[in-house]
Amino acid sequence: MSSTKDQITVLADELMRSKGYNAFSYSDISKPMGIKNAAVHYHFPTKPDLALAIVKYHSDSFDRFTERVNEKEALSKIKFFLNFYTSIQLTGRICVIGAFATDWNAMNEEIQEAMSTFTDNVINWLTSTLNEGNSSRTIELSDSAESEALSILTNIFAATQLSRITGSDHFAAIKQNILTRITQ
Amino acid sequence: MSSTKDQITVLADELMRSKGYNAFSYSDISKPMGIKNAAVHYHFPTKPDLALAIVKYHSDSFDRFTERVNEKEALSKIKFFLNFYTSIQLTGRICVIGAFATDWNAMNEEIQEAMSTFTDNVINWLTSTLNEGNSSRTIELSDSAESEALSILTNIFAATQLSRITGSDHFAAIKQNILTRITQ
DNA sequence: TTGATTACCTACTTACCAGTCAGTACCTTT
DNA sequence: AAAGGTACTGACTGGTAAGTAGGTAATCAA
Repeated sequence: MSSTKDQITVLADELMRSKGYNAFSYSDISKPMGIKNAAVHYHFPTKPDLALAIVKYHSDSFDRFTERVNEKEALSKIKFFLNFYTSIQLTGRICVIGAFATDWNAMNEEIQEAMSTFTDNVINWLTSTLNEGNSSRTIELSDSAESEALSILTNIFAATQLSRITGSDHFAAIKQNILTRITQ
Repeated sequence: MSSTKDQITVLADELMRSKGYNAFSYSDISKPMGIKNAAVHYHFPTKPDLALAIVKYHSDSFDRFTERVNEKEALSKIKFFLNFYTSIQLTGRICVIGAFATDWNAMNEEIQEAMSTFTDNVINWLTSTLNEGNSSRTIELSDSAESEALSILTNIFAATQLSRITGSDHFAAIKQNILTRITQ
């Protein structure tokens, strides 16, 4: 029993990550929900307001994710993180980071700042998780934890994009390559 | 002294990779060129025709690139490949692969096939170049050449996207991480 | 009970977008 | 000199996009 506003946010996020920001309209939201365009504008006056809500939605989701896996072992945390991307790939979507990066120059400063903060949070979590695993000897690092974090993040979010073009086998190969690299 | 058609293609490619396919219009091409919208439609009747021309433009560029570095040593080839992405990053653009992946569901089958072929060509070139370097002992592989190729490709094209959000330092770190990984 | 607030709908405006078509100036070929 | 192709322009259309003004029914708080 989620509110209309929440439903709009979820649907907008789905559209954003399957068609792209400039490829969906208020009608793509109002029609399947059985409401009018004006109702969407009531909750999100402008499209940038909608985009900002999508970023906040992902920020909150990520916070809940890190909370949920907090007590787990570092390598297990990384595996959960990668599995999250597997579900993105299976549903034919791409990662928010890639979606916003493509449309970056169409976004206002407020959205860009929110996305920067969110992305920094993801990188910081990955970095500290890798350090954690390195200390407990379940993860092997051959470069700085931050460099490895950046490498893993770009691998997995680009894998969701690449697999759209060349097929899901490549997603699986990239995911496996990451795990091989950090466990040797 | 390049033809109007070529100029349109180059400009469309720039727009596609800085704003995204659905964020630019025929006016964004005709206005700065000092011609009319109808002139652009004369050369490229529909927008998908333009998108196809962009893919072909990159296919041809890549063929010329592989030709140009053909006689070089494998590791040197990889470095030239990575430096190409540095120039993409410096001009604030993103890689075609990422740009088309985001707008994938807005593309028709013909464009998708052309992009698939192009991307496969890039992956195959990377794979055989890595194998070549491994044979001549200038490149170290810790996984199959194809897996490493996929990893490098996703790293570098996503780096152009990520650096839009978090800054160019991350691009440099990812690029360095790739080189460290394959030379140890 | 009244007055404000919430969550919409109806109906509209403005603006732009892709795409078309008739016409034209200028070559080139026959 | 006539005919045909190339590379456009001018003027337009139909459609859709984001966004808004004004109204209404239901709920809630004083």
